[in-house]
Amino acid sequence: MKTPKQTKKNSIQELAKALRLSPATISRVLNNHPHVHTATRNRVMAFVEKTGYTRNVMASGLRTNKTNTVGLIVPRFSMFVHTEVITTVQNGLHAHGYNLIICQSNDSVDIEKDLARTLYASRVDAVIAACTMFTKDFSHFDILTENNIPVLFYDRVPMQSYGACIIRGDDFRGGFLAASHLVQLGCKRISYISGPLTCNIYIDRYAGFEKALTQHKVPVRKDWIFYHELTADNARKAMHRLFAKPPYPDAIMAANDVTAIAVLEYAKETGIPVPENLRIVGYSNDPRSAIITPSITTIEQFPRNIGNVIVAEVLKLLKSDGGKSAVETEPIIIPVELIRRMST
Amino acid sequence: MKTPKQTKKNSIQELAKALRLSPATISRVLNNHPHVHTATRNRVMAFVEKTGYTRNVMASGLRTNKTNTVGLIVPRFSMFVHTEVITTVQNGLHAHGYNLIICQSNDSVDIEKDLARTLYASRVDAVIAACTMFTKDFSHFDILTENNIPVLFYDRVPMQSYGACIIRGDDFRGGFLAASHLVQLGCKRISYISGPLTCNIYIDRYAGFEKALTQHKVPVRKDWIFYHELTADNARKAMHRLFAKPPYPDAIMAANDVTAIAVLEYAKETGIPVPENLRIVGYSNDPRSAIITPSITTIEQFPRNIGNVIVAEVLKLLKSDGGKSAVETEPIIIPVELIRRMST
DNA sequence: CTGAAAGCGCTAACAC
DNA sequence: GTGTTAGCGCTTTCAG
Repeated sequence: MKTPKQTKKNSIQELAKALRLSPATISRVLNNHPHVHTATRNRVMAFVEKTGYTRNVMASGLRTNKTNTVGLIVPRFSMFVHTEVITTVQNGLHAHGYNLIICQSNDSVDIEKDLARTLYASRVDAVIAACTMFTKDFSHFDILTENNIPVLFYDRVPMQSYGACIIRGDDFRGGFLAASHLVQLGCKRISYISGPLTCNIYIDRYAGFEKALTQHKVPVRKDWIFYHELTADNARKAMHRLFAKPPYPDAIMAANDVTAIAVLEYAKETGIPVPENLRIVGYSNDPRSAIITPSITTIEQFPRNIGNVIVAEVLKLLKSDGGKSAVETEPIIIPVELIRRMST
Repeated sequence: MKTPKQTKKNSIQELAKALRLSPATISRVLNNHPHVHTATRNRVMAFVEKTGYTRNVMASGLRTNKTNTVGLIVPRFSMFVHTEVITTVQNGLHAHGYNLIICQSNDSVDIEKDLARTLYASRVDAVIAACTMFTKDFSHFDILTENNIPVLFYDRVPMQSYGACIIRGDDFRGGFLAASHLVQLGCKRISYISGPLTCNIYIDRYAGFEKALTQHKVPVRKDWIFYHELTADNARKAMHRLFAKPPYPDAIMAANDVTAIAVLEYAKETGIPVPENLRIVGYSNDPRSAIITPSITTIEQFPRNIGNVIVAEVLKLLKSDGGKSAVETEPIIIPVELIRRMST
């Protein structure tokens, strides 16, 4: 590349010197301040273009106390819903000139604490967080809110209200829809594989499940309800116990699709006909649930919607500069939908 | 939370004043400089702990010219390989105290250009990039290398050598393995659905495919080779053309699993028995390829390995502070493996 | 071992 | 319209 010599230092001072202007003027041009002569503006712009000068955002951030950067904490990138949300949020924020620092807690509360601190150290302008499955105490986010950095929770969120914007799926309704569907199909012996009840989403989905069953006078058997991390492994163990001896369940509701898929595979391996003898419903509409045979009935959470709402809200908070008062106190609930497939 | 008053300004000066020390000393403690009295060090640490002081990395970054932040550009988060790589890289770098700014180009060269510039503006310490399918000219990364920010490419990388570390899968071998497998199964009429040949990975996979066929004297029919973005839609169109009139292919090799899945679904819908009349092989070992019925033979790229190598290399570059000379000139090639499944 | 002082690159009053 | 000046919060010589 024939870059001819190139001014060593890439600073506003250099531009100023070269153009025989003051740094202030350059800065004004760069920030589209009004009171600048069009001629000078053009001259500066041309030179900026030519030299490829790029503003040092650390310096300007230090001065203005803004970084144009947003932090995002998720349990894991690879969870379908989060992948989608991140995708949407990153595109949305980029379009508005914001960078995104994405972090994953790996569902570890300690890492989450660390991340909240690190993001504060970076003085991000806002933080978006989907918490750990186990986060009950949210005080590690205080350092952000106390320093006027707005925090926005989604998916796995604080249950008691917290001075932060909250966006979540309608998990109660999701659980209710899924369970009602099974009941309406005539299932009487419904097992539910839930995540740990430390987490709002599992609490709500369970509540929906219970409501549907009791409402239709279908018994809720405690020993058919499991609470554990929703891994394929745990799912298989649960299945093993359920099918150790009769009576067997006639339906399994799973609090996520990974579990539902593992359940289905177990059923296929052990020769339990699905949906004839066992109906299965999952949660999240992971693409795999559509592709497996038989395809799995599930709850669509519309992660792109969640992402778009997050973007809208975070921009609102960012605009309102300081943002304390602008916080939506009411959680924003994103509707869900049942997608019926072959497994029921 | 009972935060009692809390010093308004969270700065080293405040600590200094409160502790009747100079900012310099505080800074030394924070940076583990040797020549500090243990007593003072402890006093400072205790106070830091108590007040929850957190260093402003913009200020220190401005001073030291380091941000402890690495930028990452991928085409899309949601592509399986990238999701895995990002996961590994983020965890790996976090463990070493680095933040990661993750960006997606959406396979747009313009966005990619923009991102390179933005990352430079953030003065990240290094950039990791998997390029757009269409990136032929890589000069938009020059701004980074010229300013001594090491750039490390992976997956989709510059073809002519570029002053940057390169890490990629063994795409030639992947293509070769997949095609050889089909040949060995006796397939004679093999169609190949490739991505555009602007991109190293597709060039190499194609070369592997061609080598395997010619080596075994299986004809390479130009009209059975497709070059287009590897979407499900395009795959279906290709299938439609292939099966418009005989002779029909007896195998389809796809340059990614999304395509292979779409091909399989098309076959299922139109009643072409797989693998009896049509064998299918994909690329990437997307989880869906394992779950669909029949499961799809594919090439495992070991994205976690790729991620780990990236982390190792990037840390090496970061250590060597300036990093120009430490650049691996030879590309690092990550081996691939054929995973045989039911579709062949 | 600790302090004083300069400055990283930028912006925002305040002058003119 | 433009320049001067004073920091943002931190690190780093250089003195002591």
